[in-house]
Amino acid sequence: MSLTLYNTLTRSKQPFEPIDSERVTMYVCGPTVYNRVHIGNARPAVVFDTLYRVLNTLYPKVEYARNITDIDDKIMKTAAELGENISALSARYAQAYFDDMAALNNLSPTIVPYATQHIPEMINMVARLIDKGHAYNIDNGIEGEQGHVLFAVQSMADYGALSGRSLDDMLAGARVEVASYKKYAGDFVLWKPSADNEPGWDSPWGRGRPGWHLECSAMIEKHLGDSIDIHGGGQDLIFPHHENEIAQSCCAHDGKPFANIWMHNGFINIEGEKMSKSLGNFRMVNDLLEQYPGEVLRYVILSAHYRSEQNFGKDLLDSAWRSLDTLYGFLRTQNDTQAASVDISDSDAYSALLDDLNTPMAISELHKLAREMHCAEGANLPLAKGRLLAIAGLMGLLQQNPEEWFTLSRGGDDISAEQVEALIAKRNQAKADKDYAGADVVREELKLLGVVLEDSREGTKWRRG
RNA sequence: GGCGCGGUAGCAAAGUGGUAAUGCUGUGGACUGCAACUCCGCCAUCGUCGGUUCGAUUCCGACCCGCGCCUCCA
Repeated sequence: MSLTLYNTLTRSKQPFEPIDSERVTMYVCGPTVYNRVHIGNARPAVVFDTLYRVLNTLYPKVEYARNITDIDDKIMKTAAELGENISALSARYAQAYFDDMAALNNLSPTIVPYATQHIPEMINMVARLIDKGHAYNIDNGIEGEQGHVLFAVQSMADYGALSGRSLDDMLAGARVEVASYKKYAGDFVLWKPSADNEPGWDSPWGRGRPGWHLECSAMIEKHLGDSIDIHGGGQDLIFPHHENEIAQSCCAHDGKPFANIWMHNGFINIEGEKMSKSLGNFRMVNDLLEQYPGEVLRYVILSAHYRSEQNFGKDLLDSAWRSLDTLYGFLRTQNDTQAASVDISDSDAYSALLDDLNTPMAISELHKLAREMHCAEGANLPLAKGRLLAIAGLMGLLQQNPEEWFTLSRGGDDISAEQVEALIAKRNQAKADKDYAGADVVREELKLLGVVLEDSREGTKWRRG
């Protein structure tokens, strides 16, 4: 029973062997907090949260860090537009991010480092990189150039290993104008000067702020160590962000390996198109949460393999909701059954998760387990329920009370539970009187209010649907 | 131009060298006063063309189609 993960670095699946099995380390790139996050930001959070849960079944201690980038030009721009204090703005959106992620049943990472709280560590790393000849600062007194510190990519032999590019290739397709002060076109910024009206910190190279890639390297070094087990993020971060992180960290540590396994989740598209400003098709998590339970979003994300592209759309969300209704429906009939604690290590679902986080397979097994529970009798019932909930729990699914699940608001103006119960009582009286027409009128009335009735031997259950 | 990914039922999505999980939808039936839920059944030959093989959706090659990245977008 061992974990296998796909490593972007080697472009193959490989057995996971932690550097220190007493302390497994994982770092995932978090959001830049200048806006509410969209569903694409939620994917890595859900995927790596699931991996975190799985790792916790295998190792006694897992250190999972997910950063908050709270200093960035986009934040500065937004703050200026809104006339809001930068730190207030970033704090507001960081909290919004936490709220959104919690709504998707993501556990809190063990460490949530903020970029602005690690400026000394970043400056220290830049200084070391300069000392070791991997970086240089621009000290020519020219306005707009003075105060930059750049990483010299040519100083690193295997720069480009993660993204599989040679330096020549990178420059051949470059779409961006090269700043003239760079010694080499591919060099990237470690530290940049701040104008008086911009946020900045004093440094040996003048008042300025860190480049984007630097914060992750510095925070990983501080909280997780020079070498970590797993580094994750979206596929788009492979180049340049992760490539540059590797450059910074490896060179600061004299060539020590940085992350053993690099994992990258695929993109989420909307109705077949990439989310983009020009298309105006961003789907913000908090907007979706007004129409769908967070668990539906999570189920959708987990219903595709994390490395593949996923196409978000209304059909998918509705379908996921129906699927969860079925699963919760089974659990609802066993609400009085006490789930037994069980060993899931030999289950197909667990094996699927260990196989590079094959969540679609695991969800498939989840449905089989639900059906097994549905068919189980006697002493097998608590065991079957235990298995179902344990596997589901590894994916952050099916953890709420089924009764509450079915009475969750599904958007629109909801009739209160008391009113529903009153109408059900009225209908049951009509049924008792053999006034089926009258009973159907009530049921139809409820249906129009978004409430579906289910008669059973134990009485009438209802759900919003 | 460089690097990389993908094309499986109406939709979504796994998977395997020996004729394809699972969910949603649709559909036939059972159950039900009627429904709903649930249960039983049905609905694909895996982009195209070749090759390797006893046998390929799964390996190799070509082609067609779609997509991503190439300096700050998860």
